[in-house]
Amino acid sequence: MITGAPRGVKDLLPKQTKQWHKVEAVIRQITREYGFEEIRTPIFEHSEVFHRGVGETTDIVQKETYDFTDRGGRELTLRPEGTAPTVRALLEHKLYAGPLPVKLYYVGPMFRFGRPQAGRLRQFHQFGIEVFGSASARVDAEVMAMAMDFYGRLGLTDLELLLNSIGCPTCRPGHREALQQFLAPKVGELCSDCQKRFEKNPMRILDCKNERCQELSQGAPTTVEYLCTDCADHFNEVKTLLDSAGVTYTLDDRLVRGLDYYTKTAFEIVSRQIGAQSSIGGGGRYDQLVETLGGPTTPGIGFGLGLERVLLTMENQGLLADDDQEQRDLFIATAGAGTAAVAFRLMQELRQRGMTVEMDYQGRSLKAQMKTADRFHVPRVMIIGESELAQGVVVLRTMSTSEQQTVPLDSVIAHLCGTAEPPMSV
RNA sequence: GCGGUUGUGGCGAAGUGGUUAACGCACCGGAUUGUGGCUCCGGCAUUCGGGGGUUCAAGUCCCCUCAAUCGCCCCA
Repeated sequence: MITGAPRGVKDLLPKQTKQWHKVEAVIRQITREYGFEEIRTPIFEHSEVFHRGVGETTDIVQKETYDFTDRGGRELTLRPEGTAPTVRALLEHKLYAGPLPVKLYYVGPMFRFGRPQAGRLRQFHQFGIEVFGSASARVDAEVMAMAMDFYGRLGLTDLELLLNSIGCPTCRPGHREALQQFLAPKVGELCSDCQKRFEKNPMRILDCKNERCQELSQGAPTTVEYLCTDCADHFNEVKTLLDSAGVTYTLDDRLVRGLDYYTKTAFEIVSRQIGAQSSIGGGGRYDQLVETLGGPTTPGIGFGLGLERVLLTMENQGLLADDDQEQRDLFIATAGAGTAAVAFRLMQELRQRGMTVEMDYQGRSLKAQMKTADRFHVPRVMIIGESELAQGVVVLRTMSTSEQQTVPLDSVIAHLCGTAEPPMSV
């Protein structure tokens, strides 16, 4: 082997893709029921999209992006998240000019340069949704309800929805000032990251995981306390709606989240069962993002869910029992000159009628072919030998009972399919 | 980016300086005439992640490197 796959990326082998298909099927279904349509944006964008969209001060932009210069000298970045590209596409194609709100979803790979560990890859996959053009609290509630519905449909339990409101440009300056006043005497004791945050984005000190910082920020003014009436009303309505729909949540006034574009509602879904990387999804409202990227004032909200972490949680909750084995309808075994061509012809005709059929590729012994047939768990095996061919018949063996019957070659397809006619082509 | 642990055939796993690197599973083949699942027999690592060093001698010791894994940071 010359090299393995690069660090932090993984192949998904048949055993896994089978599981992914199940999750993807749920995504397809739930998005249809909630009225979302799919958007597929490129895997890379002009770096600018993320620098301005996600925010220069975020960890993602500062140290986790995959940046490169193409042969034309353009500064490009592999997408670390799905919201900024979606907004870019919204603007480029003027989707905001149509009926609002615009409800989009995406599924695909994202790239972040970090040290790999359980639940953290450099290429990972997200399922995300975005709603543009409505500032209504109903949309906030719907987005969160949908996320929880999604997990529920996959059978996941013991998840926690953390909820907070981090205000808007009207109320945030007041909070920021109060927070800086509160922390001013202790700045020197904060961790180095938080010392920088103190000036640039003091709010993020609230959810710093450093123990000392947590102690120092005990009793600090929370965003909720400084919400303007608009944000407060909005937040209350969101909670009321979630309550009425029976969506349980935990208020967390220190939840801030690492992307700069969030306003008002911020939420995160965590699982206690997948190691240190406990967040399996999160999102929030971003009422200024579209403007920031050069579009018209358009409120928005969305979530992004990590599919690897979802699968990991499912695995830990025993929801991935790989019960489905290889299942074929028929195996055709051959023995002797001229039999393979007949078998091949029959196999193709049967496949065109919808049966899953296999035959041997290497001209192995009948015994070896039977062994293979057994592994495919086929209910029946068609055996075509030289003597049968001479008589114009084939043998059909029922594996479970070892019973065999002889069927004329020219009626075996009708015998197996119930009709000799292939289905109408599409 | 930082710290801990680990790296032997497709997988699991013995082997703690000294002849031809256990074993289990999987896979392939065979057990008198063209037939599966059980059993039996046989095959399957010139090589121990990669590179360098120490030694008469290294899978076993040292260094570097790559990767995996767990944690920190952050987040999905």
